[in-house]
Amino acid sequence: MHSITTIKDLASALGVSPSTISKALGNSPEISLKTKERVRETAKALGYVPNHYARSLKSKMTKTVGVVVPNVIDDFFAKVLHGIEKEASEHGFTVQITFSNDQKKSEYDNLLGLINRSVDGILISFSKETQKTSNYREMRKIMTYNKPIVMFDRINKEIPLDSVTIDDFAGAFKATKYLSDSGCRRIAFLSPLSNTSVGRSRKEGYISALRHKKKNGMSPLCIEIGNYENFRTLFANSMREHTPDGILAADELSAIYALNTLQQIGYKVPQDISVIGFTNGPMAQSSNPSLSVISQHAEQIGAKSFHLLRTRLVNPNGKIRNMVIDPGLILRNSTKPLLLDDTKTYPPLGK
Amino acid sequence: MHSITTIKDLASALGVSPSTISKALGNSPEISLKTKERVRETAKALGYVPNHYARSLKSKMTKTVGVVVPNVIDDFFAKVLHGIEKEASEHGFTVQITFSNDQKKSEYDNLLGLINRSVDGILISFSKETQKTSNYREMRKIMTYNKPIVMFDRINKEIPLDSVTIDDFAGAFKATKYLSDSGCRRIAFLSPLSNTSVGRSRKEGYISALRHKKKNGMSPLCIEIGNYENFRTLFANSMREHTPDGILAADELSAIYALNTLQQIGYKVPQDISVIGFTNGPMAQSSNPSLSVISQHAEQIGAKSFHLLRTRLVNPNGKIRNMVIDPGLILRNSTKPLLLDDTKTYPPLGK
DNA sequence: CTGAAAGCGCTTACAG
DNA sequence: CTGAAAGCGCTTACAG
Repeated sequence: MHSITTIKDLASALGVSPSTISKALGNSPEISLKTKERVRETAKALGYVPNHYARSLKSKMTKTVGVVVPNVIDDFFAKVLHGIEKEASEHGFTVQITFSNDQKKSEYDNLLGLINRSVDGILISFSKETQKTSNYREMRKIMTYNKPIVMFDRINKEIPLDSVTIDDFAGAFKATKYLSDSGCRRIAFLSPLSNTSVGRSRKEGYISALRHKKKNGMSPLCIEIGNYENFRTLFANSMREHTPDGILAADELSAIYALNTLQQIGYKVPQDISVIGFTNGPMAQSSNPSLSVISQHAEQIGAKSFHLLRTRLVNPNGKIRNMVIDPGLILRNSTKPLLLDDTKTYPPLGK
Repeated sequence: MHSITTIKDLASALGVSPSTISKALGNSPEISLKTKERVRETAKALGYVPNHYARSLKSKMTKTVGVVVPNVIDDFFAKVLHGIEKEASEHGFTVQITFSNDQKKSEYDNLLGLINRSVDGILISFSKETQKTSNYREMRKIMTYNKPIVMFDRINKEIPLDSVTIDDFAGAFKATKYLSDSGCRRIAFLSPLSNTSVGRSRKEGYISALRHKKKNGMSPLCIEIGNYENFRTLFANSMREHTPDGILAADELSAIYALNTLQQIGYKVPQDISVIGFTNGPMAQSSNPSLSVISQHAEQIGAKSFHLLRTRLVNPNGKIRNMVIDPGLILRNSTKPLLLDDTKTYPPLGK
């Protein structure tokens, strides 16, 4: 059982000094072509792989970024991670992914762990607990280490860091407006996210869109879901009481639950009631009828976040940037077509 | 902009030697309680975080494991990753996740990258390309570095390494048998995975279950999906030609596609035809009707894989272990109940 | 109880 | 063109 080959091993194998090996491998102009070749050959023969972290001890760059994310099960976060990893690996970076499971303590533990693993920078989307309690003391402590940090999606606007979000307000506004323009008269907002930054923005967008449509004086109808235990009963009652003909659901799961429950209690979708959800995930595509959604461009969020981090790495004192990505409306079969007299244009029918 | 505090900084701040700091922080019995306290205080005050990799340069252990996985978008892999990360973080390990995107080259690149980042061990599920070409030369090269490696799910039985899989054969057998026992007379097998180890085992389980039911002499009917471009036409034709009354689909997506297509061309599920899929993911739960599936216990696969790796770490020369996890059958609404005269028992109805 | 020295694997001025 | 030396942040025998 041989162990890992080091520069020293190569040096003694070739009878030259370690410095020569290092320089040869680094293709330094100081070294003769002949020795370079000899070094490269035996390096290959002995399966030499540089010890990345020994190298970074000197260079102070680990070419590693850390990610703290609530989970990987949600399709949205999975796609963001994919976007991050893709962009990172294209630039020779490796990604250390950690999950907070929406708990503040493990979020902080993960952050500290990443610091002591000397990541070059960190990407974070806050846990529900952190957002609910609105306590960012630990986060500010982490910031004193002066590592570049980029927030994405679940962010806090008061923290002076780069960030990438989608315009949740605009997304909800767009969806609500579409529902209205396609003939819905009473549009309800269904949300299980009332305590997150994201949930609040979506609600505001919804309300604002209703205000905009003053002609019919639609008043907001917000249904908040604490948990899914008794979703069906509560939701069905709410439907019967308020008789909405359009629903904007603030996430993928609640949209699917709404869709299925509505049909089980006798509604036809979209004839009796239209439904739009957030997140263009697998459930939305495979539901019956397929679900119209606001797409969050998750991979793009990941890619842009990494990009911002890299920019910050090369220019630590640049101006803080808060990127906002425009959400898309993907129309499928849970909504009706636009009324004819409307002159606005919308994106073409999604897959 | 202060930079990261080191042991040296603490030493000069307190007027003692670096060795003393290191020992105090490590709670060595050599150091007096008083200095230990002083050290801890100023460490906290200066926000000292140990440089993990500098430490591991000596100890040869990075407490990091690398993971190479085809992707993170599939619910199955997302759940496996969750299982790995959970188990790992409970034991103080950090996880470096890389994606092969089902390409052999990036699989190998990732593997090398992990080696040069000195991970203590590696978890891998092979890319489709590797499994299709059945070329494991690169993998064998990686094995010469003598890092503990555990394969999971998409494995190669000929490679002498620890592994964790579910019993795909048994899963397909169980599902096929259930279809038959619930009255299906012509059961088809639908697969987009024909070239993976996993796809092959499932097909064999299906065929074996049919053989078992010799009384009616059912003959296998395998529908292979190259891609989803023209799925609908091909599948519909196949249905009309062979008129099956039961379908076992080898993965989540094909099951959902089948379910939706069947209903669009006029079949009633499960009255006219039953469908069982593989993977207990979000689509299966949210489909209409909800989909009966073989569950792969993905998180458990992740957890067990990490566990095997850790075992191997403490005992490098232990016997190779190939763990096989028993799949579960989760019955929902895309299948009929068992015929009454059957005496076998099955798990209770899943959510 | 404390400190000086050597070393983990690597890089990089500096000498020759 | 090659090598000896110092140093990245840390640990750990070894002296005192």
